[in-house]
Amino acid sequence: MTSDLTPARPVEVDRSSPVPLYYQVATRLQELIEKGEIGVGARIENEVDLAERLGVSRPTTRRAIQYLVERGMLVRKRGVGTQVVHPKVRRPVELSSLYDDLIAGAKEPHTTVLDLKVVAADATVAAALNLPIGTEVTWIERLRFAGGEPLALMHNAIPRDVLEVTPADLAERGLYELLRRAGHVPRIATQVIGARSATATEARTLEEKRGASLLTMTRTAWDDRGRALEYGSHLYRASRYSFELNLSAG
Amino acid sequence: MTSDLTPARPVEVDRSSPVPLYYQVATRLQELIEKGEIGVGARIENEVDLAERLGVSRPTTRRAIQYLVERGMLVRKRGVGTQVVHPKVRRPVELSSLYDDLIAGAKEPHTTVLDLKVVAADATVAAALNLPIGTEVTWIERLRFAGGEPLALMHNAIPRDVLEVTPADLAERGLYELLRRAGHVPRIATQVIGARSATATEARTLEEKRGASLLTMTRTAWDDRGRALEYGSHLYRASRYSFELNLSAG
DNA sequence: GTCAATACTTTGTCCTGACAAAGTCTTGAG
DNA sequence: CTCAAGACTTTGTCAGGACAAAGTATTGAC
Repeated sequence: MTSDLTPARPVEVDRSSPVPLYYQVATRLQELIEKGEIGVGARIENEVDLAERLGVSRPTTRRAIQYLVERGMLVRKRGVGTQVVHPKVRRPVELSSLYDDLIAGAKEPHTTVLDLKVVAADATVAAALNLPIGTEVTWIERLRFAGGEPLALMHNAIPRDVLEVTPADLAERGLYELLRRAGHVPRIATQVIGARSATATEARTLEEKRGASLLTMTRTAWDDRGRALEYGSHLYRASRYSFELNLSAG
Repeated sequence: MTSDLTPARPVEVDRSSPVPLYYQVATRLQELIEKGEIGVGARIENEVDLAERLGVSRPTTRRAIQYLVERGMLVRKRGVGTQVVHPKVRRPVELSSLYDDLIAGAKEPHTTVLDLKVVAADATVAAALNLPIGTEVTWIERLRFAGGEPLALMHNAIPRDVLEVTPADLAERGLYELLRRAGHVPRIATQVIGARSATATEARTLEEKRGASLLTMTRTAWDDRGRALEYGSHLYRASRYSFELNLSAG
């Protein structure tokens, strides 16, 4: 019961590759785990043996294992060993763009731009973007459809010096893709999810009954240096939409 | 312009302490940053110099810096250096227990147990907890107050072999604390947030008008080995509550 | 003055070696 | 048989050195 791992062909590393060794090892291990060649709960070889067998140093092996531990695939216990974690427990989507995509992906989504203009930031927008009130921002109003039905009414504000948006761009690409192409990489976002009843106008736009429950989501996205890139205030039909999150405890 | 960091007193390490050196260094750096002694955007000393000045090896220094990079306080760029990130961009709450606490903390929260019984899992609960239908689970119904007003109506299901809950325990400690004390450490949770209108009964319990918008949140928490620890189905008054999230892009 | 080649700085990767700490298993006393 | 002491296994921490790769700044040719 010393080791449960004896792969058919030995894991090998390619020293001439520009891919870091630790990453090669990690990828290899990940494949073995995902293919089920190392059963869930099984212990993998200890660091020292594994390093020797692969012909790399222990720190390199360690780093590879660490990488998978951080991704939630492995668990280490001192004096015990390293075990494969149950797939259910695997790792959180960290969020990237919009949750819509999860659902909408299967429902032929599309988006129409209702409005696009340059306006002076009001108090709410200015506070969210950390700008002086009255700063010019691009204001976008979009209606997102999925499966032929309206799904969400989306409002965005973007500082003009961050990005100049044209309707044509928006029709083609998502807002986040446009940001990235302009060299603005969103690093973190703060998001607030709430709910309220639809007004008559909102209900009409979203094809809901007046007073229907809507999910509200406001978000501000920031780049590396703490610069606000985008503020969004969105309304989702609660009857058609929900947010799904995976959270990991430190 | 080689270094912008010249702390008043040199950072020191205590080699007799059981606290790992890298962690001591990381903590020290974090303090300096949080106190603002290293301005936002400023570069910190390079690894080699820092290591020498502290009398530790470069790998140790590196690990300390890496730790802060992972927590979002620092950004590294090869050939450039390591910079302090804007505080706005700081760290994602990883989730631990309930978001309530953020808001409720200031509003003298308390919780009353409405019901606590052992029942057979129905299809929904069984599916969520990955158990056979009919398995006995503890079913808990609680009403959470903040500022003297009802805030949330909470339902939880817990497999009996995970935890035996008594009303007295629940009155004293949170559900998550009880789980932890029983040796069950929640590792990740999958959560779905939605909205709907209150039924007459729900409205009465939560002191809302009938048809008022409610936030719904269902969650299943899992431990290391993929074992489901808890299923929760909660209703929040949208007029009093919202979920705040910080998300980080990979 | 402009632009490309070069030197320099700083982080990234990798190695060998050593000891410490936390579990687990074995052994032996009672 | 029970239980504690000790041996063993495995991960955790740390050192010191070497070279590679990616930016930045400088220098020099034109």
